[in-house]
Amino acid sequence: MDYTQSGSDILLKQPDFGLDDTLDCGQAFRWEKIDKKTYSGAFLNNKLTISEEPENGVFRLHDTTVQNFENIWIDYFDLNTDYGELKRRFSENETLSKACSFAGGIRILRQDSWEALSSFIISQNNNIPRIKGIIGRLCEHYSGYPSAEDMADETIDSLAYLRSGFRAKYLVDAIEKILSGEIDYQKIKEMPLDDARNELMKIKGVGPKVADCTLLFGFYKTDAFPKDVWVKRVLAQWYPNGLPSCVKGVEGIAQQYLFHYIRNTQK
DNA sequence: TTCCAGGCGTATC
DNA sequence: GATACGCATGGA
Repeated sequence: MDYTQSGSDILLKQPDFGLDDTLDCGQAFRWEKIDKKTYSGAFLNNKLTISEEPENGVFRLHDTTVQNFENIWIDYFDLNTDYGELKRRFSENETLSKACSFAGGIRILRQDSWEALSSFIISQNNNIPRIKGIIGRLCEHYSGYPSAEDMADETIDSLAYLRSGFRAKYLVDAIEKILSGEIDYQKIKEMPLDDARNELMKIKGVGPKVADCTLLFGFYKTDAFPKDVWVKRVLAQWYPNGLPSCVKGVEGIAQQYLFHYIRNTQK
């Protein structure tokens, strides 16, 4: 990773990165493609517009400072992790090797815990365009992604405008358990995977899959391996006897390459 | 019209 | 522990 300031922008050189692969692969739901090579989105209340400039071999982070880049975006885009090294590790397995070649620009976004939890509650038995719609209405209503505290007074009825269906009651339960302290992010951060998953599953509407997505994308537990309908197809088709040893400890990162691969090659 | 979507709660055995 | 079924909503 290598970056420089250019006027009011930051220019980033990062070979193992692609905006379509990372920002539109179903791990985060509020990055918006505003033209062919540019996305707009946010981490918490920090907005960002980022463009790919392949002719210069750089990414342009618009209107940001070295300080913001170092304090926020290096971590969010996981720029201190060597994805080239991970892909070399994965390439010893045939299917993973194809998946990494198919979308070599995937990176895991280190998202906010609440945004990941609430987004993946909304995601259950749902499709990605509709998930984006619900989250878009939520953010429009609050002028940004609301915290659990912001949503303290929400009820099933007050959330009706989201048209999130049966998931509204799950959001209300999650808000309650977080505000009461029954669910404690700090404790979850320190727990091993199985304990952390059980802790999150105390929330109604959070089962193994939503919990693992929350732990992978919202707590950066890279050993969490969410099994949705697509990944179950991957396992049945290519890994009937389990995952290869080359993914040990980073199962979740491998999962993201596999998810994107099967979803975009087998409709 | 029916089927499906980054699943889960509940009932039943 | 496994399996069957309903669930809000909207696009294909």
